[in-house]
Amino acid sequence: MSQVRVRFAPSPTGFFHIGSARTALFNWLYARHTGGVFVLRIEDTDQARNSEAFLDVIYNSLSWLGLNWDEGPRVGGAHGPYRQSERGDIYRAYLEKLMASGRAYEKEGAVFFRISGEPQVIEDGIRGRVERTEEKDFVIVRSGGSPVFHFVNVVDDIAMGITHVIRGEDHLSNTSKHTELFKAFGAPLPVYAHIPLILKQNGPGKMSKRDQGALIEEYQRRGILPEALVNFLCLLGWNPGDNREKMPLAEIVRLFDLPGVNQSNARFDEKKLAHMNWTYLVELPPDAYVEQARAYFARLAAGPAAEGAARIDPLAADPAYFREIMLLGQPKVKAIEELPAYTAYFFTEDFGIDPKVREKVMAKGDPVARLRELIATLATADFSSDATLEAAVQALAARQGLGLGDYVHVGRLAVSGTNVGPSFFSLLRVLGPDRVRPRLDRFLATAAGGSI
RNA sequence: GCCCUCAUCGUCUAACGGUUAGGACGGGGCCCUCUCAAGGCCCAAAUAGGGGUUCGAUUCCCCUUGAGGGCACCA
Repeated sequence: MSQVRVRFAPSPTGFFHIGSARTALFNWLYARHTGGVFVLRIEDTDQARNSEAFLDVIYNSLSWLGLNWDEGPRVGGAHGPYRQSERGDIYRAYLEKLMASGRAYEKEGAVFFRISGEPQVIEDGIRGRVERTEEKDFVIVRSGGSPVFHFVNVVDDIAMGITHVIRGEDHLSNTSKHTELFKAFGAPLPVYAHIPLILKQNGPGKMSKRDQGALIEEYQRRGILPEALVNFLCLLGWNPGDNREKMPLAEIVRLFDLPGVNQSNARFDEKKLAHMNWTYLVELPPDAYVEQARAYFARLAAGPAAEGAARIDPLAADPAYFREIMLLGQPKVKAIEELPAYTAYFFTEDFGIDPKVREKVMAKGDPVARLRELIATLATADFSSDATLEAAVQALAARQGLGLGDYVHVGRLAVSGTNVGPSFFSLLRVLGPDRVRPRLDRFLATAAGGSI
């Protein structure tokens, strides 16, 4: 049997849609699974919307997702050029064949394809037998001379030797036009496989580019890991058959096949993606995690300054300090984009005290007294490790016959202004005595109403 | 309006005609705990409806309903 050749054929619109990403992914998976060839072809016959910048969106998104192409722009191949805007000669030659055989005719300046009107039957790799009859002739070349999608799509699939057409279900009804053309050229039909669509999270209809979560560059910007997004996308319409979800891509490549693809549309679930992303995030090696964080803060700094949230620049801090803080966040935070809020008080003395937390903490026992004792203890404590700090505070609590929480709660509030964060002792150690002591003193001054 | 496709918990899904209909996300509860996460244990939650076929339908067939897509000199 000859080698599988699949293609992903986006048109450069300036956006890379999550549905396109999954179509590209399924094509890529099938190519890798079968040892076939993954072709990238740019469908830019609509000259109105076309620019190098738009092409870069496609290349960058595919590269970010790790979907490398074997033939196409930038890598070349034996079936080029791979941009339809550069394939005019090929289309003209194919058009002549149709004119010569009487299957194409000119009318009012446009060229129409003469359909056979026969029922068009395909054996869809996912849906099985699908039959549809095309009812009227359709335009294949506009009166302006530019060829139309259905025509160039089929011509290129023939010329590029595409064996399997894996595309969205929104093309299922177009397929009768395409098979009419294949037959008119005397070319064998490819295997079609129409994958289900991704529906928008809320409301009716398929996901469109204006919907929440539709754009790949948005995930990139938010610090979602591409491995996680790819894993998630694989599970939208496909599964390994056992109950596994988080899987190495190599394993998915090994198991992926067309008959295993679902037939029903899937609703996009941002929460499940967030969870998948988190499972990848916590497993990241420290260096990689810190790099993700660094890149995120860099994008944040480059972007428009958020109202109020500005002023803090963690990247200006000592890199070793930055690193320690981010690693404190890694097991705690669900997403990279939560890091700025989670770590803000490490990088500024101008952090606010959460009034609700303050009210809660100050209402129980005698927090001012506890704070004074904590200050006294930390004045001489060894800040070199979490363990030494914890031992010191444990000893204090034991001496007073109190629980650790009596000191930790008020202490945490004083040094961070909140009740959310890493272990109190990690907090103390990383902040260090030079930040911790003044913060405790400052908080005591306000908490004691100035009467120290 | 015409044509095509689809239909299991709220969501993603598993169950070669025979299962107490399974898992995951989300939700709820309990435990653990220096906060928040995490973790452990537990709970609620589905075969759209109606007809067939069959000893037996989530599974096969038909109808209804619902959902989605296509009917361009867009791709």
